[in-house]
Amino acid sequence: MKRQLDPDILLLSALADPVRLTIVRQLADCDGICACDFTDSCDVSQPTVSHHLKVLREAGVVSSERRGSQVYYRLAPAAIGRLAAMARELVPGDFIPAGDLIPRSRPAAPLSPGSPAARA
Amino acid sequence: MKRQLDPDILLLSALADPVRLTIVRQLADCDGICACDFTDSCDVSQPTVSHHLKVLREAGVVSSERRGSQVYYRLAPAAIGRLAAMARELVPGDFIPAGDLIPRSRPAAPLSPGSPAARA
DNA sequence: GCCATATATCGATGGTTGTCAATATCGAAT
DNA sequence: ATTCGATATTGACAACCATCGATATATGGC
Repeated sequence: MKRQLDPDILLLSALADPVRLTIVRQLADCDGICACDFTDSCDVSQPTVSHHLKVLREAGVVSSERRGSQVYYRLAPAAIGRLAAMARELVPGDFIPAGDLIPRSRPAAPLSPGSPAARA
Repeated sequence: MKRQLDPDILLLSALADPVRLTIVRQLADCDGICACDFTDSCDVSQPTVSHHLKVLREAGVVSSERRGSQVYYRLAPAAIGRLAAMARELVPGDFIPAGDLIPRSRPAAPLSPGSPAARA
């Protein structure tokens, strides 16, 4: 495999590991977890956890913040958003331009049927 | 890395490759593409394409169907649905990240893994 | 049957990755 | 400053993976 410079591939690769997906899922539940907690929950050594956190950081999946002697990690919302966007773009025959997107919380006017029915 | 028996890891791993993601994205545009077309579009040899198609098939990302002497591939909706569900599960409940947008016509899709919206 | 086309499998190989032990660095408190 | 707990880095090693050439299998037409 050549160098992974495609951000999407980088994102998917970062998530495609049991330890890293476990970490990311823990971060989704409560935000702000210190690295030492992962050493407990994951069944690998401390250097391995540190390595995986680095992979996630460089893929833009998590962000880190020092607080005293320990480092707290949290999910990067943009990365999850990008993952959701990728899934959306892969829905057959139902590509949705960015202009037709609204934030999840907003009630949204119930008109404007954007996409034609996906055919099989 | 140990054996990949987790279906989610299998799915993410299948997508985390430049050639395979290219294939999948082509399948999202038009459904039913014969394998020979990928040999042209992807910049790898025919055995390599066949290998990648096998990986995608075993991960449940695509389904294949023989038509005469050639084999047609199409996206498996359930796999894309699962990807979308994973993205949804990773969104922290508290706030709405800037990138996390949903289409106007699809208000907070429930966990249904298949189903492209077939509205009347 | 024979040949051509399309796809899959096999075997080998170079590169990548996950893992750990050992060590280094950083921050806080004594 | 020294010591301690937490995190990161290094170096090494085994397992995995993407890739190819060669070959096998399948399908259709002759």
